[in-house]
Amino acid sequence: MGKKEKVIAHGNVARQINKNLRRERIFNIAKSQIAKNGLEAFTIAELAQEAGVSTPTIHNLFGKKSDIIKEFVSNLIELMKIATVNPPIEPIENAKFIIDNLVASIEQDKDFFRAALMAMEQLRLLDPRIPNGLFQRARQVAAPRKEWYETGLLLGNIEPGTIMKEVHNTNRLARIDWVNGYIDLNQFRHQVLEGVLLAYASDASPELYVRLIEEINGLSKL
Amino acid sequence: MGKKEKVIAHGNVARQINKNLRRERIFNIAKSQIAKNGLEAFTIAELAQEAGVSTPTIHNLFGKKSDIIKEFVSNLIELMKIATVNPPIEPIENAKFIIDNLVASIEQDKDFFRAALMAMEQLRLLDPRIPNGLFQRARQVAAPRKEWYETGLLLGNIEPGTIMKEVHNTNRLARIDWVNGYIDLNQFRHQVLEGVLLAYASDASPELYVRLIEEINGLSKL
DNA sequence: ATCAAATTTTATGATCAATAAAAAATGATT
DNA sequence: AATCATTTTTTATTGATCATAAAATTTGAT
Repeated sequence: MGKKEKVIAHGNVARQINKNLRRERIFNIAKSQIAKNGLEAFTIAELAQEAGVSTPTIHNLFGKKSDIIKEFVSNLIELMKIATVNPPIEPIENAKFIIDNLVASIEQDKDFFRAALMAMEQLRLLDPRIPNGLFQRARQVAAPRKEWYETGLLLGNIEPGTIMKEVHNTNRLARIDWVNGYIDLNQFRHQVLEGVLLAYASDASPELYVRLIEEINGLSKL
Repeated sequence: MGKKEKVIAHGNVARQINKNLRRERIFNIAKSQIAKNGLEAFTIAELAQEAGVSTPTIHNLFGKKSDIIKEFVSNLIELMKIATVNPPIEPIENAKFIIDNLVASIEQDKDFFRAALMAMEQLRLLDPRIPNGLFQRARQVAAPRKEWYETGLLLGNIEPGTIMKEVHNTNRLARIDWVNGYIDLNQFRHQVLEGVLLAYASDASPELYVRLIEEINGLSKL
């Protein structure tokens, strides 16, 4: 009795390798189609056509349409786990470091990031109301460092949580603008940096304030 | 010769009145369906069913599905033309006045605003790249007043255009969050006000700065 | 009560996601 | 190199949605 043992197929090893190659090739096509025309316009039929296969092949390789979309999200989350960087300590350098790192990551595969971020929004994974969700965690990362208060760079007139929210909001909006194709990555960097520095300026010591003003006005001239 | 004159139908006056009544009734159903479940889930069939008519009736009254969506936008634009208010002159009161006015407008018909704003986003009417588009005009409205510089309330350390962009961005993000159902109207008000006051704080005179801090920290306690 | 015009509905086509069943391709084994 | 069990792809089909043409019904001024 007991369950029937699943017999491993004869040529299964090479088969799986080839399957993954086919799968990856089609996934890249999906990526570029979504990045180009958005999730609305993305259809299984068009993906199949550009890939030179029939629509059931797509279903076989990826499952439902929503499974393809979910796959972008899980790939992105996997990637974000790795990208925990330990940046400089000073506010302006810190801001530049983080945004430059992010932009550099995105630059490596813009289509993927755009498709994945679109997918995240569609699946409502960035809902602030999810208790320990991605939104909440991303917001925490935006908090100003304790050292900035200890060294007097930030005054503490404004609650750190308020600065944190503002920095996070700046990032969110720029992300939305970029995903929608309204701005390019240069403008993305510009928009985030400007917003973050302005937020810091609202609670900066006179010494830091002067440097922030210089940076902010420097951005406007580009 | 010449074109055949179009003969006015016999019972056309009453007919048109009734047609508009039916149309309005169905439009209100569409409004609540879109506001509740989003544009994605909105289908002609469901609208027809809840309205108690067949799908071609919807097409007859409204045209294509995209025409219904466009109608929300044109209604909203019509409404916005009227809502040109002349608010107080002082920055904090000014910010409160504008946001309170806006919230009061939205409150009168939340479903309509949500549906209309969803439609605007879907039709990409808020694209910043459209030269004299809605985005550009809305941004201009967010500019700090000349009087604030003349009376020394704002220092002018930061370019007015930078403050303007920041204020506009704060409004944009809060709008997106509300339309997506992530925040309610109270939180919307809070988020906009906090962002605007923070932006002003980054360029405020010492006198204004103190008052801004008080306001901002007062918001955090709610 | 009549009837021309407007409106709604029945019927139909076109597109897309999804699945079942049939056909083809694959690659380890002999 | 030929075999063949397994996997993969395809053909065929279903169900949902938007959309329109043509037929049937309703409307309201006379």
